[in-house]
Amino acid sequence: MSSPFRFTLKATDGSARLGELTTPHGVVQTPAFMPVGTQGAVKATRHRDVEEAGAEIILANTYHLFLRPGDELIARRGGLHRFIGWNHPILTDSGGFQVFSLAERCVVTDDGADFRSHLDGSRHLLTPARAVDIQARLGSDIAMVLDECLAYPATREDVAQSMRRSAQWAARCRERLTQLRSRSVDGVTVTNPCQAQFGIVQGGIFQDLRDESIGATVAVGFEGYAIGGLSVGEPIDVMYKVVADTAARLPETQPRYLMGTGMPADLVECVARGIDLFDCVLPTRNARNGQLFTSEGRLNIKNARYTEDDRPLDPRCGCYTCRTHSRAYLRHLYLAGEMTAGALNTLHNLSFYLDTMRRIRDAIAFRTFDSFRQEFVRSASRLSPQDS
RNA sequence: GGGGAGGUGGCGGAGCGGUCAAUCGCAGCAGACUGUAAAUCUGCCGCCCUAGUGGCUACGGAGGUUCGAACCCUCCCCUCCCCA
Repeated sequence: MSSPFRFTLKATDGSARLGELTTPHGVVQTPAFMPVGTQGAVKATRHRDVEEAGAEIILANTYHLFLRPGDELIARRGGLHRFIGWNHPILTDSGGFQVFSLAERCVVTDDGADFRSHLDGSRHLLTPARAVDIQARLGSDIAMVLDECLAYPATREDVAQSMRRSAQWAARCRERLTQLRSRSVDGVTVTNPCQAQFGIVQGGIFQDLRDESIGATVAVGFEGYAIGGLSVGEPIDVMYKVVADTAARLPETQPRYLMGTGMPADLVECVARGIDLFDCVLPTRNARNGQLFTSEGRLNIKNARYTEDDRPLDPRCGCYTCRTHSRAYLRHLYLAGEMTAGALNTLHNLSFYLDTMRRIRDAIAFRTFDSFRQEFVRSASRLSPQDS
């Protein structure tokens, strides 16, 4: 079967790459940012707004959808795309991050992650094969292998052991997907026969361990490679260094996905180091918590200084929120606890992130990425936009 | 007119002799958030300052009892409820 999954490099500018990711549910221009829709919804928004903001792909989560409403229920409804009504590409995370974020309810062994559900306390063993099966039922366009994400700081020994376990899990995940593709497994509905699978490089901040992880993961052979285990508390310059050195050693012809990053300036900096795909909860979570990203820096709509500010969040933004509403009104909505505040703020932050990605792609295409990067990092890193 | 309840920091509302500048909630002020158990969490929140086991003024008002009162007593002022 010829896979409709394909990655095409269209141009480069330094280490920055302009590409195109073709999936069963559409094409994604890269570098791309994937809004996080853990439970099959980008929180506080409708898909319409996510599309309008410019998203071409979203992320959903294996662990959450497995627990509720259940991957088999979703498979019976024709898969995740049909169930949630999003007809564009979807990447599903494997639940690996929950090994990290729900660590106190999870015991990791070489077999997999033994979770106690955060919903009802029930126990579930998430094995590499199980993570693959669940994602096969969901039918996402890109499935991630199960991995273990450690907190920072971690000892070299712990990171090495964890990385090797993740590498073994990656091999098992690939093996399972191969079985599913050859239809040699009963009882698993493969909703999307052309689902791609990405491996995940671990190794913390130890480059030799990263190198070992790259070797093992690339040897298995995936449609794309992710860098995991970063943006977990390490210093930003360390993160940049690991990204640069790791991305440089990954196969040039395949997409590179930096998991869980980051602030707007981080996106630009990591594109500069060879990353093609990003996801992060910051634009959506911070929007719900009143922090907005603008071309002039971060803005906290709760601050009293915006009480009578008639300007839009960002005068250079063309999103519905900025076209229609003032900071004064958005502050009022937020303080009044209106749900609309979360929706409008999320639309803006996603628009800002996705517009940033668009500008990044343009800059690479015009080979002006480096000057774009310098200018962007200077303005976006401010804590608050200048007054009047 | 008769009977009853009560007046505490912006609001609501604890406290009923010392450890009370006073629990808590709301409101207010600021901060955090990075493959989402998060429309969440944290700090501050009488006044002053060199921001502290610091100073000052405080629990309707005025007196009093006591080593010590938001808490007990007396009087006054003011609310609310029930019956006429």
